[in-house]
Amino acid sequence: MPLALVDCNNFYVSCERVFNPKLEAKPVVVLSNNDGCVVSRSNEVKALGLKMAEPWFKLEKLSKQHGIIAYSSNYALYGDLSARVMSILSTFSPRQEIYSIDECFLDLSGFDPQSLMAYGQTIRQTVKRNVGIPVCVGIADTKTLAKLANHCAKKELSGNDGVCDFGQMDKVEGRALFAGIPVKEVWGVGPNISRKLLNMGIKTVEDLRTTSADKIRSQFSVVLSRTVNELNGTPCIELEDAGTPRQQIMVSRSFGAAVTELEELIESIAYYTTGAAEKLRHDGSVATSLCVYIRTNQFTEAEAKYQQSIVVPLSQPTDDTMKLVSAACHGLKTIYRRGFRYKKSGVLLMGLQARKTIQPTLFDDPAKQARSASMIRTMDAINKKMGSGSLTLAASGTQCRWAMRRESKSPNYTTDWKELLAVG
DNA sequence: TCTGGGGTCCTAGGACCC
DNA sequence: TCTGGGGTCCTAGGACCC
Repeated sequence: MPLALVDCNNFYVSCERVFNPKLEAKPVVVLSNNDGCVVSRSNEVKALGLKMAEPWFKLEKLSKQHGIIAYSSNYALYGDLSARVMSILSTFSPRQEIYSIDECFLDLSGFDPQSLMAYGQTIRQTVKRNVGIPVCVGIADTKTLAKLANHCAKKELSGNDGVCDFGQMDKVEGRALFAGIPVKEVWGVGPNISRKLLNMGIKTVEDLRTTSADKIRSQFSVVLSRTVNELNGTPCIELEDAGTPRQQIMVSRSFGAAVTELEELIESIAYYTTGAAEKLRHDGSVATSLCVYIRTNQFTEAEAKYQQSIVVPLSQPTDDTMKLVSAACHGLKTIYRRGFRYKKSGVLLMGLQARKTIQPTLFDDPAKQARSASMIRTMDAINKKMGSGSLTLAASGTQCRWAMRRESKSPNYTTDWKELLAVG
C-alpha cells in the first residue's frame, strides 16, 4: 500500500522561472493577493531567513539589500501550469488525489517495492522535461509519512536527489532520521500544537511517534492521535478520489483600498459569490445556506473597528448564481454600518450537498428553473472559453475600486493570446 | 495610496427535544 | 419541585494547510 506525495518545489517561483529563465539562481519571491505577504520563496530567499507569509512591506530594506525580485501572484498562470503537472502525474498511477495546487498523492500499491526509488526519479524527470517545474517525491505507507518523506527529499536528508522512500530504510536508520527532525515538521502539527508538545518534552518526530496514541488523544484530539498512528505506519487518512466534494466553499479578499459605501461592498460580495457559485457547480453541489462577512482593517490601531457576519438560509438548496447573489446581498445590507472603512469581505457557502439528491418542492416552476439553469450553463461555458470574469452580473460592477493590488504581475503566458511569450 | 493572504475542517459547548 | 440521560443540531472559534 505504498503511496507517493509529489510536491512542486517553490511552486509559484518555479512557474515564474519557466517563462523567465533569467530568474534562475536569483532570489525571487511571489506575493499573495494585494501584494500583502510572501507566499513563495526561491531557495536563495529561504537561505536569507525570510519566513513564509511575512508581510512584504516590512521587508523593503532587506529586499533592496539583497536584490530580491518580487512578483504579484498570477493565479491564471499557476493554475494552468498546475493542471499540466497534475495531468502528467496522473499517468503514473491509477489513483491520484490532488491535494493542493502544487501537490498530489499517487497510489503505488501493486508496484514492485524495490523499484519505487527509480520510479520516483522517472516522475521527477518527466515533469521537469515536459513542464519545466522541479518536483520532489516522498514515498511511504501513510499520507503523513509520505509528507514527511517528501520533506526529507526536499531537505536532502536522505541523500537521494529529490526522492525519498521510507520503504527502503531499515528500522534503525528510520529512527535515527526521525530523531533528527523537529516535531513541527509533521503534517498536522502547527505552531500551537507544537508548543504544547514541546512543553511535554516531545521535541522530535521520533518522540511523537513513540508517544501513546491514547495519551495524545486525551491531551489533544482524535485528529492528532491519528497522526501518531500514521507515523507508525497505520493508515488513518484515506486517499480521496477525485471529485470528493467539499463541505463548504469560501471566497474572500482584502480590498486594494478601503471601502466605505454599501454599493461598493455589494459589488465585491456579488463578485465573490459569483466565483463561489462557479466552484459550487464545478463540484456538482448545491448550498443550503450562506454566510456573508465584512470587516475593517484589523491592524490599524487608530481606526474604528467593526466586523460582522450573518448566516442567510436559502429557501431551497441551490447552485443558481442569481439566487445566491441576491441572498448574499440581502444579508450584507443587514450587517452594513455606515461610517467604517472596510478592508475585507467574504462569502461562505454552507450546508453543501450533491445536486442530484435535492428534493423538489411544491412551489417549483420547472420551466422557469430550466431557463435559469440553461443561462447559468451558458455563462459558465463562455467564462471557461473566454476567460474567467468575461461575463458577470451587473451587480458586480465595472469600476472595482475594491479590486486587489497587483503591481508586479507577470503576463498570462499560457491563458491569454495577447500575452503569449515572444521569442526573438 | 500607504502596505498584514486565502481556504477548509474539526471540536467544544450550548440550546433544544424526547 | 428537582433531577435524569442522551441525542441532534447549530455556532463560534481554533487549528491547520499552502
